[in-house]
Amino acid sequence: MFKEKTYCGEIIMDGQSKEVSLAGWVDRKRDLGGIIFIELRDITGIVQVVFDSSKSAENAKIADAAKSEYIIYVKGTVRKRSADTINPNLPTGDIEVEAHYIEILNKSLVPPFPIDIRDNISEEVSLKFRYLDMRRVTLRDAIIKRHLLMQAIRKYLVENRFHEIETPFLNKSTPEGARDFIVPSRLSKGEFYALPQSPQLFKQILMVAGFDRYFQIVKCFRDEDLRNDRQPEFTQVDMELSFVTPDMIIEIIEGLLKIAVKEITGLDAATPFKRISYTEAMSKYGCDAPDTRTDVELVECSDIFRDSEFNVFKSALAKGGIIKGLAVQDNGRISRKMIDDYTAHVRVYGAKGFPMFKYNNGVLEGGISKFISEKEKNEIVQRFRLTGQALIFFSVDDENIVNNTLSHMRIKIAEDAGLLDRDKFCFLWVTEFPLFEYDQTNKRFQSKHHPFTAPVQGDIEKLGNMTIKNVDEIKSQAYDIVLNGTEIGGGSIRINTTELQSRIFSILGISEEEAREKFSFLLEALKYGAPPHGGIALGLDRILMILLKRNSIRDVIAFPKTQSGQCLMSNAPSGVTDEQLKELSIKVITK
RNA sequence: GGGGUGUUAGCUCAGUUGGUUAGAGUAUCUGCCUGUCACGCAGAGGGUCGCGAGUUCGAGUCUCGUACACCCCGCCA
Repeated sequence: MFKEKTYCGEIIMDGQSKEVSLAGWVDRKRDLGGIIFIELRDITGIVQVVFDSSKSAENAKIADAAKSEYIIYVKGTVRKRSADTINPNLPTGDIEVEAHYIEILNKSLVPPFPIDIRDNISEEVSLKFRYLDMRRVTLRDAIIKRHLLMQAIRKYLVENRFHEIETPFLNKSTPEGARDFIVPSRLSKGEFYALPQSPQLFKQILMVAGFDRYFQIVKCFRDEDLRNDRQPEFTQVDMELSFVTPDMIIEIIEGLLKIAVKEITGLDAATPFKRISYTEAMSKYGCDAPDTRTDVELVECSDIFRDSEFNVFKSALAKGGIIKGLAVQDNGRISRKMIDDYTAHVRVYGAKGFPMFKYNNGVLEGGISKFISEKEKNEIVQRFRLTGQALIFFSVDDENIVNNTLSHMRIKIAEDAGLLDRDKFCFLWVTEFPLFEYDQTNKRFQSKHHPFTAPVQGDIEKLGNMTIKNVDEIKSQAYDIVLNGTEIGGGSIRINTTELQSRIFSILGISEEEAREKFSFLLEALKYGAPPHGGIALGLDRILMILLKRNSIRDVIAFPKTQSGQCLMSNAPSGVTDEQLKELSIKVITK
């Protein structure tokens, strides 16, 4: 019976009328008394089925009994609609199926929300009734696009001589990076596996094993607080290559992302993508993942206000702070009220205020302009190359707060000023990251990327005299790919000698003993002819979210979790039986 | 760990200064209807105003606590 079934959305009129059999969900029903129209839906789309009571009263009666979301099986004749009954809003709107058989295969409760329209439903309801929301076009399309993207990526990578190889989920907990999800071991009581934050070590081992190009589309797990672009489990397009340079990897990824953009949006992305150094990104944009959909940039102004009489500037500079600013030609779009809101908002970034003034045809006025000397005003006009009309905002504090504040505010302000193009996709490579950063809280150096990242060749000799002050100067061979201000991937050339790897561990405060305990297999493997290698991982969920212009990563995941890590459909996580705990030798200490 | 917003009918939402019996659209149910396509028309049912305290003659509305969802900071690459 199902063998000859065709798909609703794929019925076309090719020549004369033909017989079809269909099975699907009742999307909508229009009962006009003597004639009943059912819009039948399956994964491909919708087709109108007609039941004429004058031809079969019995079929019409069954059709009448079929309610929203009932599953029906229909046989009928495909025919052209008359010109005046064509529905231009439906892809199959020029044909319909005249039914001569109908069977109700299963009933449905009244759905808690309408399936047939795009009306918003609350996310809570969506997550609880995920199987119903996935019947709706919006989510269904995202899931189908995700599938298409994954297939396109596989095809591309296989064509580029990559092997797809799986790596274990049950693995060892490693220091550094995010908090691990841990899994108790029954066979080794009191011991735990950790779910991978990424397949990092295993893919490097695969390089030593001689698989010179590896990839995997794989789940990764990080037990950290969630955001709209962060889930506890997420999917990476993970890859690693031997005998490779950063330029080669960048070229391969540009090819891959070009295909992704084409597959999802139909647009052609221009390659090569722009590249900037980490240092330039921090200076111009205040963050390492800048959104380049707007030209608004941060401008260093500390030197201009070196002798400022304005107390706010003076005291901040005296404490070793910096002053950066940004100028926007807002064409009157930004109101006094919005500026007040900005001032309140910057507090979340740790800023104490958000000083500003206006530039109007040669005159600096309003805001803090009365505290600024003529000389300083002239320098501001020159530094920002002001013409016409503009608003100039400043942040003054220690460097981290200034960059944090302005990197966020430049986007908000540019958007409010109409200077951010929402329809653009702006890719950007960020390169030359520092190898380490100093962790003020724990008073130690840590890897900016991860401990297996290779330093730039010429900087290896500087490792010996690294201090908190010059830690920035030692660069790594790491690169991040950014799309519209979101990091969608990152990678590096790896260390491939035991000597250098051990040295990096020791700088990170990982003792020889600990290194042996955690990574002995890697250190050992590096001794057996480890090829030069490097790789990258792309965040599949984020790429989809941005290309599909969805607000959240959850909108491109079939079964996502809430911000508190709950699955509202299955109610995970949940307790386990005492028996299970006993088997694992685990005791739960209730808070 | 911290800040913000929200929670009213199955769903989406309105609800004024604290004041009579808490509304709308949609969905559902019943009846009518042979070319609809968000079909139409007539009627009906549907509420622990998230939960718990408090203030008050009186609380959907004010206060406090709490739960959940979302956004953000910290955290996370």
